[in-house]
Amino acid sequence: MTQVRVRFAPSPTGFLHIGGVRTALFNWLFARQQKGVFILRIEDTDQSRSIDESIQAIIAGMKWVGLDWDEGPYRQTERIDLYRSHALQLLEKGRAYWCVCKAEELDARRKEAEARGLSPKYDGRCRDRGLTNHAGAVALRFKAPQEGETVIDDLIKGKIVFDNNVQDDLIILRSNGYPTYNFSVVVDDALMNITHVVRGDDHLTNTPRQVPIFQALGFPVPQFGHLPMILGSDKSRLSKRHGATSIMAYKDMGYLPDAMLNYLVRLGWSHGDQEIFTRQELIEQFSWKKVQSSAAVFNPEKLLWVNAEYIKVSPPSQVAQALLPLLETVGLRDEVQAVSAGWLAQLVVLVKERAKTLVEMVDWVRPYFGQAVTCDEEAAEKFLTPAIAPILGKLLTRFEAFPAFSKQQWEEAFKQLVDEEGVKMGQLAQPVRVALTGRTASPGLFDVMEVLGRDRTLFRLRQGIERASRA
RNA sequence: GUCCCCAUCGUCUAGCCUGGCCUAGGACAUUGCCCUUUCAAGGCAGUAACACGGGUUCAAAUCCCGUUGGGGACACCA
Repeated sequence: MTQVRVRFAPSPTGFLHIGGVRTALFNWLFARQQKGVFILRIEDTDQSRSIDESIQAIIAGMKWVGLDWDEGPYRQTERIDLYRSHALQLLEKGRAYWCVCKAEELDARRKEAEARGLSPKYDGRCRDRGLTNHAGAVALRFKAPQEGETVIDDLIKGKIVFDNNVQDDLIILRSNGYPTYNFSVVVDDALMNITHVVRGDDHLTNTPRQVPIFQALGFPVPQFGHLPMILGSDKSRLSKRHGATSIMAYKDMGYLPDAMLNYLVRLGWSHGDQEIFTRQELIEQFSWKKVQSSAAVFNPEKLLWVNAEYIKVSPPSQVAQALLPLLETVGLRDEVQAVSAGWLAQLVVLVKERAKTLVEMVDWVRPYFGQAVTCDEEAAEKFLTPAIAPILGKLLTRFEAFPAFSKQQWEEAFKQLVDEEGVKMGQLAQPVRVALTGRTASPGLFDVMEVLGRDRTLFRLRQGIERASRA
């Protein structure tokens, strides 16, 4: 058995998008499962579009989601000689020819053909000219087979047959000496011994163009697998108008990388009714047979749910770690440094059921930093009233009598007071909640007190009473 | 225009390959109820789908053909 070698080959145009991550993920999963090699290759042969920042963005994105590669990143611009020598090889074999047609002419002819309702295929006028010398800027074309058919057995879609007579003699070397995509991929995939080419559905029709090149060059043809596309809510190709498509945008919105991956893998792959998977489970269970062959609509709501699940079940210390930088950006740097990692994890446990993203969590967690609390005005007006002040005072006295905080004791004392005063639970609980957290919604009161600690609880209660008496 | 891919609840999907267990299962969303000191979380229940038309067969969501619909590709972009 030869070792599995797969690659993820994005072109550096902008950032790493969601579709790219999913393609990378499937490749990565397969590589890890098969104890194979996962390669990162940057397809940057188009000089006018490639920028270094994009490459950095791709790497940063891959690192964030934790898809590690074993080889690369290779850059095609560093391998230009390889493409040229192989292109010339094809010329020598009579499988390629120089084409002197100008780009503008080609463009005009294509437009004309389209207007007449014909195929915009290259008419092959230089095919048999036998130009041996390329004086000036000319391009090299591949002599694509025009008879028979090219059959691929796709890992996901099964057997697909293409008629060769619809294939174009595509340009493999541009007049500027740079290779075109369809040629450089073949050379790279062959030279890098890629065993399985797994990419987006949009490359499906590139396959019958590439297969004959593998053959002409004398390379074995790898297996192909074409992943269905991700669509937006209107079923058109996912793009910016459907919302964020950059993977890093999701980091900023407070998503956990594992949640992203879990959502993305389920978008087009399934294992019975299971929704949540550990990475290990994914690696073990992954199978091409279970990959969907139809396109999937990206659903942000389900992603949100998956993220919430991960926030709930991930180790609190790990969630706290991811939360840290976000806390600092909202101006809690000093406060965060003043507390222990253990307490932070405790805080995460306190609010994890109500935060669907880390960004939401930041908001939930805010009231627990600092000695005093900033009160929501509306909440204070409604609940910190003169009428409740005396009862709050009694509660304070009873709490103060305890030398230390005990959830059970304090709760008992609280309930007893409610009984004695003949008020409803909520009548006392809400004012206390506002006093302690400044808000009308919070986790359970005694859980809040536990995180706050005895001193701060009493301090905030006193402040609340003061405010209530003043009102 | 040509070529290719695809088709189960609003969405992601199970089932399809190896027809009968499917009065089509799960999840998200949604609705109602329960729990409850608030907000969540959780529990229970409900609404909701085999695109259409022909075959094949005792039997079709499952196999075949067609139609329709959706998507993708047809660059000296990747």
